[in-house]
Amino acid sequence: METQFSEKQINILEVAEELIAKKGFEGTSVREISNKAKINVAMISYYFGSKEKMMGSLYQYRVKKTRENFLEFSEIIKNGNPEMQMKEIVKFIIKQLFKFSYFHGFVTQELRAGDNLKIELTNFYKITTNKLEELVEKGVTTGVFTHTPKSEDLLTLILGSALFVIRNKNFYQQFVPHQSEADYLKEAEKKVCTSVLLSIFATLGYHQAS
Amino acid sequence: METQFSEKQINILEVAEELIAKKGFEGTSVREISNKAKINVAMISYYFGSKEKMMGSLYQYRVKKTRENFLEFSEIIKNGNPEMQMKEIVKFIIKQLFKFSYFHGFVTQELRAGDNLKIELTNFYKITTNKLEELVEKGVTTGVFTHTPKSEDLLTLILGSALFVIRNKNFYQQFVPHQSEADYLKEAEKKVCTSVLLSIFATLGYHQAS
Amino acid sequence: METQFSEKQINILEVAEELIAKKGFEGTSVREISNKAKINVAMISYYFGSKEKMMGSLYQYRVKKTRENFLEFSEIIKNGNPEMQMKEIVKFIIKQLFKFSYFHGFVTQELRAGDNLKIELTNFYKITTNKLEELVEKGVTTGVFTHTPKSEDLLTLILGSALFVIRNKNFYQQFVPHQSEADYLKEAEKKVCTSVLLSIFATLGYHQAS
Amino acid sequence: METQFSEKQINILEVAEELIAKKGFEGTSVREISNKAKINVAMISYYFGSKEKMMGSLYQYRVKKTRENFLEFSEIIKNGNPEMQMKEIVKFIIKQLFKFSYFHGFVTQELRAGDNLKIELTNFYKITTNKLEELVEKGVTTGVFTHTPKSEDLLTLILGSALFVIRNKNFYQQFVPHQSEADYLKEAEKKVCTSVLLSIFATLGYHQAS
DNA sequence: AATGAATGAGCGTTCATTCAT
DNA sequence: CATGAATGAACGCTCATTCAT
Repeated sequence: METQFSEKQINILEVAEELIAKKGFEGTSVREISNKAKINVAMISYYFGSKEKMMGSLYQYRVKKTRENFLEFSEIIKNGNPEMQMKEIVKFIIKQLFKFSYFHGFVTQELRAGDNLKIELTNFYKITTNKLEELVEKGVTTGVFTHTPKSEDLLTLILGSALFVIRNKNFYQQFVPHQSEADYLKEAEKKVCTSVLLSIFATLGYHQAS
Repeated sequence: METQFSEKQINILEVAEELIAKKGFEGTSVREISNKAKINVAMISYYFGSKEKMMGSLYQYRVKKTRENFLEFSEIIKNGNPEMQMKEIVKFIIKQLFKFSYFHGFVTQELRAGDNLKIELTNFYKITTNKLEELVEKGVTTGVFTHTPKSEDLLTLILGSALFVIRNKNFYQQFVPHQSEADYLKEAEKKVCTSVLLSIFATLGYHQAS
Repeated sequence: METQFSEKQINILEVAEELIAKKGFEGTSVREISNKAKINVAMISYYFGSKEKMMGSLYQYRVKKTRENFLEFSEIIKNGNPEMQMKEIVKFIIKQLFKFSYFHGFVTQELRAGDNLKIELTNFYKITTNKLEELVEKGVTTGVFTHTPKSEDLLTLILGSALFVIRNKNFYQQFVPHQSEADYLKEAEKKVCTSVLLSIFATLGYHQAS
Repeated sequence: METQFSEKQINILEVAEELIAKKGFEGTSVREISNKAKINVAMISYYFGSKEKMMGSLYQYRVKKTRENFLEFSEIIKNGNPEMQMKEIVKFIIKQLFKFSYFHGFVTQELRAGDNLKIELTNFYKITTNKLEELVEKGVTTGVFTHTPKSEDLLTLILGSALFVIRNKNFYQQFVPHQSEADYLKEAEKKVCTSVLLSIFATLGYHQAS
């Protein structure tokens, strides 16, 4: 069983996540976090040991949530045919990325601290690639897919495209009609999702089952 | 005529680029940079005005180089058929990203200060998407491509995938046999390049001209 | 209700006052102050916000005290005849200047930052000139004074002479027999006080009431 | 014979004098001075040895000028009667103070460097007090003065009052109708001169010769 | 269990000065 | 003789953390 966080800790983590995503780990001071979370500045060291360890906890917290969500979602759709499952999984992953774009926008960059954290993330990737691999195989077996790209490359395509859009708003927003920030994210997600699905299914050599 | 940098300045910029890529802008102190570049700490303010302005210079220096390289390369291959040009351009872009992975790995992340810098990068993207669009159209005209995906989505796929691999070494290296760090980068580039080309051409509905 | 300073703050202010009087505001570093006050250098920012704001606090602290003392003293002597009151007030003002010579020796010099501080000092001067004016009028009415010099010129004479002596020790000490630094200040105060009283009463055209 | 300064050195000194008077010695950087004087920053060390020594030179330069002026002026008026000479000398001293208020406004404050400079200033004071003493004696002899105040106290009154007005513009300007900065100085000089003369002559027990 | 006070270290920057030319 | 480049030291300040309560 892993560490459980108290409500107060989770509150701190979520405030920290938002600030760190905006301003980077080093660019965010514990005073800022404690002000926004309306707690004493000493609390962060008190609860997590240090700022770096708080970062580790944040990491752990978010990855764990994401993994749980992924497994749960996989379970729900497990009875569908492989092409439907593939589509839903791609949509799900991209949705999660946009939902926690705060987190995913910075996370790969700031990994200096614990190697165990890197492992944890890698494990999560493992689960995902395994699932993708399974679906590709099934699809080939049932004849809807004709190619067998490597699952790590599929995942790279999905995560890479979505993260690029999240991080490069300045570039991508000129192609996305939108009225507000929130609006943009919704529309950008839709657009990148469509585009990624197109590429993934083309890469898989998808053709409708006869 | 744009600003030219002296050799000493370029030395500082390249040291800074590497450190900032590893540890972020805020995470890298001017003392670290000056130590590694074997210069006095005061030189950074002396040469660039401030740490922030040094960042701007680094930005300008690298983006300018990249744009020039791209335009030059486009010129060289302009007489080939569209499918060859497309292939070469994708390879070229990914090669550049890996070559200056230090820079491209952090650049989109750390942009808070100068908005004109964002514009500069966006302009670079514009040049690239225009080229891609042109090639797609030509390919459709000559009959080698059957689909017309949006150029910004193609670029997103290329840049996103390559950057993801660069930034997520921990994930991707388990799929890339390699002996050293340098070796890894070479092999990873090869692998992601192959994979991206596959997806791009699939997405374009490429089939050999009869 | 105005800001109250803690004992520790007052300790810092008094150390700062002495150093700044000797070496000027810019010439005194926060490290010097913190060393002499045996506190951590960060405390100055911690307690006062910044070095400049500390200067403002010092200002406020000393001017306030001086004004309160003056008003209190005025109250005590208010029942005396005007010539006695005039004499006592001159003596009191000079005594205060010598007592807080550290402060009064530099204060007018170093005022660049807060204009509200200038106003505060000016207000203090106002209180004093009003009192002097009142006494001159009373003295003329009772017939002990025959001239009515402007109160601002009287104050200028008093403050100017005393401050000049405080600041130009090198000049004035050759006319004041003394054995030690402290001794000098005592004797110098006595001498300048006598001299100023002489000039003030001569200027007022004082002659004993018949 | 004392050190003579070249034209370039004098130019630097005069620029420095103005800046230092405004912002203090420590508050004025050699870069500021060199910018305003349109010379290279290294010139100050080059010409004077150091910033502190430049201060010493400035001091020497101004005091010497002032002393020469005083002696010259004394010579001119030496044939007048003592009361006229006294009046003219007071007016002359105050005029000089206002003319070089830049210098005289800061000079007593910033004396840390050479003790020989202090001596030089003290010597200047000596010349002045001697002259004042001589005039008092003459006046008593001719019967126009009835009191014999100490010359150092007379000088203190004159210099103290004038310097106080120069330094405490915020206080004194409310009593001086004026339209501009320059205008103020002119009017303030006039006012303080009148007032000081009044006090000096009262203190001397002046009454017109019969 | 929680906090306000206090700390030492390090930050980016600017300083007066020196040095090679 | 004069200067632009470069330097080490010090600047005021903010940092994450600790400690006494």
